[in-house]
Amino acid sequence: MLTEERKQYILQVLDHEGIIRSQELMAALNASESTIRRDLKELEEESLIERVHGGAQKIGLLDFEQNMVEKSSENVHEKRQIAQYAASLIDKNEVIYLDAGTTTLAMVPFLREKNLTVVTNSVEHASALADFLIPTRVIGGNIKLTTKAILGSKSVQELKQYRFNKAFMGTNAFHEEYGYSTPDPEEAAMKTTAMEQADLAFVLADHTKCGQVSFAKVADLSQAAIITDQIPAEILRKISKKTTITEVSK
Amino acid sequence: MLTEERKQYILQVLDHEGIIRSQELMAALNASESTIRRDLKELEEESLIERVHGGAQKIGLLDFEQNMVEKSSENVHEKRQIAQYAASLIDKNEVIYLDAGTTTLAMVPFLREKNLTVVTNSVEHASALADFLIPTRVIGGNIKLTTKAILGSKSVQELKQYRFNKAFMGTNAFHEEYGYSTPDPEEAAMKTTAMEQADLAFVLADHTKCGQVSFAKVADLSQAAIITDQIPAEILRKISKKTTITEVSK
DNA sequence: ATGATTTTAAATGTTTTTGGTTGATTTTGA
DNA sequence: TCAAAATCAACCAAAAACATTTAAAATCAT
Repeated sequence: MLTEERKQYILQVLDHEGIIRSQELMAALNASESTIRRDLKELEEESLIERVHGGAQKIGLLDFEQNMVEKSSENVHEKRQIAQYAASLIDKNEVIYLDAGTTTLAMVPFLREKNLTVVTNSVEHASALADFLIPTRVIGGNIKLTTKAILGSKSVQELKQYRFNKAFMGTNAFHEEYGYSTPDPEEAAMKTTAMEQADLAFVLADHTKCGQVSFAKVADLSQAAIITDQIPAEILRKISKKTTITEVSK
Repeated sequence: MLTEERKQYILQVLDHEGIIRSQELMAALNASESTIRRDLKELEEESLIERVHGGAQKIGLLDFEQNMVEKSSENVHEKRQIAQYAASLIDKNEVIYLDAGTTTLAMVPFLREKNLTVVTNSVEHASALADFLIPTRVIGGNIKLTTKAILGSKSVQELKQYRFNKAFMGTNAFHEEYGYSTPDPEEAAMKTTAMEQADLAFVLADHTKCGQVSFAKVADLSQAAIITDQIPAEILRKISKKTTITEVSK
């Protein structure tokens, strides 16, 4: 791994996440403590980052308000945990589908050095993937203005031309009886197709999505493995044994 | 393998991937370590690439802050003027194509209230258009990592299924004899097709692009109207009367 | 064909990068 | 507050990458 590659990765992570600890960088970049430390030192000397005890942060990241609000309103930590675990399931040289959504977006920094091709229907994901220099293909179609997801019948049609090793999906709701669902039927159609075109489908969902039902059905629970942080035991019992569930926080 | 061939290859790779190791180049080009190193050295002396320990990278791939400086030092004002004039040419309810590039990006804020449908091959433009709540369609295809433009034969194919009222193109170079050109052949193919699919094509180019020639030809000058800030009078005389030129600063 | 020039590959020693070790410093939790 | 744990800074030796030289091979001009 080239020094400049590492530095660029660090800058990108900081740009996307704001703060990072050295330990995480060591793991993500397969580099020794000294190496990471040296990189951080040099980046600091170029005043591209700000070093803090245990890691580094974006320069001028002292807007407590904005960050604290942002971070605490959403369960960022759980999402990152889920994302990291999901990324660990990916093998080298695979072609994966990355669905729109914040949890799948958190997977991006963990996708390096796997020689992947990533296909996505999210403009935001595509941009982040490019930032991390990961070869990426965007599905064509109409942009949903609120989420910047790419949807529509032509997009579904394009998806059907591809085949993925693994698909990583977000969801708004999953329910033991009604399966995965989402408010927008167009979005649901897209998700359904992507899952069909993958050898293995994974749904990333934090506990707030558990037991919920939304307007448009995407698939039955059994059609994907669930990766989540925690599920109430009584719901866990109700879910058919055919569905694989991983709780990353345990 | 000719020296120039190797250099072209190296530049292409860097343009798409951003960074490359010497070892990879040795393998890809069947050349010895010294040869690759010499190529890199010469390319660096021409300041076409930036050499780093272990390989080379695209110039300025790392300098966020320099990028910011560059953005502000560059002729933003001219670009915005050009963009605003270009946007004023658009009628209500049209379908327009927006090419990748900084000048066309500057058009986005002027596109509201026109009831347009915008088609683009740029992830960045798509995101900005969505922010401005402008109905947008993205072309599908591979993302060029350094510019986030969407390219490739499938993208060209998709473009051919559409028809635009107007197409607004960026360019790296235009020349009275050699027409419009750009460094990346894939990008050129995309531009050529987009212009063919539009009833009217406009090329937005500030004066720095005037009289320049780049690697891959996009089209003849006569195939689009030029919108620019200023053109030297003697070049203006050389350009055929068939080409419409608008100088917005006057 | 011949000699001049360019391009290439191998060999040399030098510099840079890297991961581990040391002891000092800071943070954490009782 | 104190002690354990984590992090840090400084140093060292091995490995990787570098610049330079040299000679062979290919290309070019005459």
